[in-house]
Amino acid sequence: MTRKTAIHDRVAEAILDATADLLAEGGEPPSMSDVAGAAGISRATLYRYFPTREQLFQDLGAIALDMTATRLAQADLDAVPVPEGIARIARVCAAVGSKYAAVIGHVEPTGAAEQQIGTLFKALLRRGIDDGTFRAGLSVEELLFLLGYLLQAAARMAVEGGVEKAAALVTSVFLHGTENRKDAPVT
Amino acid sequence: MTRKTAIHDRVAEAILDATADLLAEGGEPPSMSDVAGAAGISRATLYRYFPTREQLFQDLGAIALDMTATRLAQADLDAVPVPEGIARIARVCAAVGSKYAAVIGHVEPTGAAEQQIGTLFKALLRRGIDDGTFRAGLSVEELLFLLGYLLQAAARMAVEGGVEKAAALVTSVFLHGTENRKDAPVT
Amino acid sequence: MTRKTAIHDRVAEAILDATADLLAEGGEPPSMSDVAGAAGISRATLYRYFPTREQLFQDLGAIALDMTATRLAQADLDAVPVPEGIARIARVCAAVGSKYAAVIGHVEPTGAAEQQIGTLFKALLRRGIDDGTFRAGLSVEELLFLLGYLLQAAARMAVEGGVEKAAALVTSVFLHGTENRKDAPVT
Amino acid sequence: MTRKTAIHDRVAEAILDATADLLAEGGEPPSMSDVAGAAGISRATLYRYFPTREQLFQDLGAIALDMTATRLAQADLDAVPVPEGIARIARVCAAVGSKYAAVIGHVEPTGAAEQQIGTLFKALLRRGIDDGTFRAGLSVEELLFLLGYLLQAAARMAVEGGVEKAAALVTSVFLHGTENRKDAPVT
DNA sequence: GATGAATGAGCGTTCATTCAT
DNA sequence: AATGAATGAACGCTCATTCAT
Repeated sequence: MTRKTAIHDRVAEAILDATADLLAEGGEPPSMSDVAGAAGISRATLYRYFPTREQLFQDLGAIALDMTATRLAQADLDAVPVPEGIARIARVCAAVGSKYAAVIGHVEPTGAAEQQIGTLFKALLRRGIDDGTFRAGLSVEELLFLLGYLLQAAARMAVEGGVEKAAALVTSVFLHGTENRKDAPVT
Repeated sequence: MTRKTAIHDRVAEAILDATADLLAEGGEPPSMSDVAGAAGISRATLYRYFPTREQLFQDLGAIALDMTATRLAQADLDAVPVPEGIARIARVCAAVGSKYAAVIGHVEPTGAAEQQIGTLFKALLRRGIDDGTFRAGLSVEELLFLLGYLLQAAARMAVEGGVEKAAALVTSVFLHGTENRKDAPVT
Repeated sequence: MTRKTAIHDRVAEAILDATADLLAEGGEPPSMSDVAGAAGISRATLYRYFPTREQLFQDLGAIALDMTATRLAQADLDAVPVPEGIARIARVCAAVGSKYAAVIGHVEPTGAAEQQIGTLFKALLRRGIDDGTFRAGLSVEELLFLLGYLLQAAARMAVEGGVEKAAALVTSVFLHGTENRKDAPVT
Repeated sequence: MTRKTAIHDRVAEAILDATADLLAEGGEPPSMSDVAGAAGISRATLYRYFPTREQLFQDLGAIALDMTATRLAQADLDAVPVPEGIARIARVCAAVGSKYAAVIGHVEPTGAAEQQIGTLFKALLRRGIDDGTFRAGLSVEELLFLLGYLLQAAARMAVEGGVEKAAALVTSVFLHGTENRKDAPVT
């Protein structure tokens, strides 16, 4: 059984890769025929692996999220100061996002990885609130919201400008933009 | 001709309204059939007004952009300090965006208003760079990119949290995040 | 409306004609693509007229039955002696059947025409029983059954041997085979 | 080899039995999946035994024909008067046909048994023509044609009405319908 | 030899777009 | 100018048949 499963997974992976490539080419999202052709299989077989176009794209998104979740889990966010944690998050998202930039936006946040990532983020942001990294008056939800959009910016920016630069810029803006200071607020 | 044009515009507006309503309902974007049905006309007639599905959605987006461009033009951005300019931009985008939240993301930035808005933004950002509002090392493009994503965040946030609050938050984060300071940068 | 209906019927008829031709060519029954191609329309349009392959073939069969029913109704079966009635039936079935030979057997006897024809046949056969045309001991059902198979034979035979000859042969065999005689029965 | 052949035949027989059962259930003819399932084997294995759907049905029909041919060969048709020969044929066909009623009509007359039966029939009919059993003007082909359809009628009739009755009726009609007489022909 | 997976063809459907009236 | 009908492309599915293991 292990053998079969391995083969199945290999084929599924190849299909997802082909799909990601086609999506990356830009333009209209590929048809199932296109995907089957690019993956070197027949349309019928494609449907054996992904019974629905939607499934295919969702699974593709789930891969990006899984990869992100995995890398974030390895990033030891709990063991470093909040600013460093944010920086690591930005780097991971910029790196993964630059590969799956075309995929993002086709994904519905229903998967398990999404939950996991959200939990990680919230924990870090809460710690930042508690330790005074972020200024008072900002809720976890607001910070999460802003961070999410800025990470999207980082992902997209990384495609052209490079992962490190994009991550650094977004980290800097987010931290400075939300930090705790004695200055009077701008607004 | 004036009469005809008036009628034409009236119908077109009705179609766009119907489309906006359908989009606001959430779920999948409506089909041309749906739109025609909601507008009380036949599919073929719908195509007289909007020769392409893409056109329809672009035009719908263009309305939001036009409205935004108009309000921004009235905001006298050139006459106020850069921070105040950013604040006004955020308020306008939050206000308009909260109404057309469902529309955003279906729009491709090809229209004339897009150009106009881009020009306004770039002018303000350039002024901010020149007068030291923003810290050195940030290009107009980078600022524009970040501002764009944060304004999207503001628009979405304004749907639930209110326009003023969303605009204030985003303004504050953007300005603090990019401001020129003597402190050592976080990264 | 009359215009539209006329056009619709015209197209439907053309489709049915094309289908009959393709069926007559023998071999495998044609695919919907084949039918559409032969009728000079697109597959999508074909489905507008006949929502199902089965519908198409059933309707085709119904035409043969309708034609048969119509001609039988004009044959004044009630006004002639039973043997002449049988002869007329045989001629009609041989004539219609020779055109729609390929269709027969694809038809399910659900239509109204089927009922009508059955009623006509039964009336004639009952009259033949009552007036002594058929020998005692034969029920209407048995006669109807035998006549049915012999008429199928006539239809098929008429394709190659000609309508008149086939009809005459079958008429003769049926009447002699079932007639009332003083001779001892063969069995 | 004998062992293997025996096993092979056993499986093939089981498949054919299952197919006959499914056909007898009425409705649409079973798919290869249905047959494989009913026979307790996989689709691929089914194809080892019957490389084609058509083969399967033909072989199934061939069984009925083989049985018919065998019984007819045992019927000593050459040794009895023509009318008795026809009677025996009718009984055999009604008996076999009542069991394989569902099969008939799916069979294409290509097999060897078909030839054999045809030869037997033609010999008997020719003898009947020569000895004056049948009236002049009827060719062997015409008689064979009519007899064929009447035997189908007998097979179908025997399912509900019983073999003897069906055979007797068909025999009587065929012989009276084609016999040589001094009477003026009906037509 | 038996099996699961792959294939190609066709079915029935939706939908954006075009055409004839 | 407005409409119903037609079109082509794709989707999701079934099934007979073939292939690799």
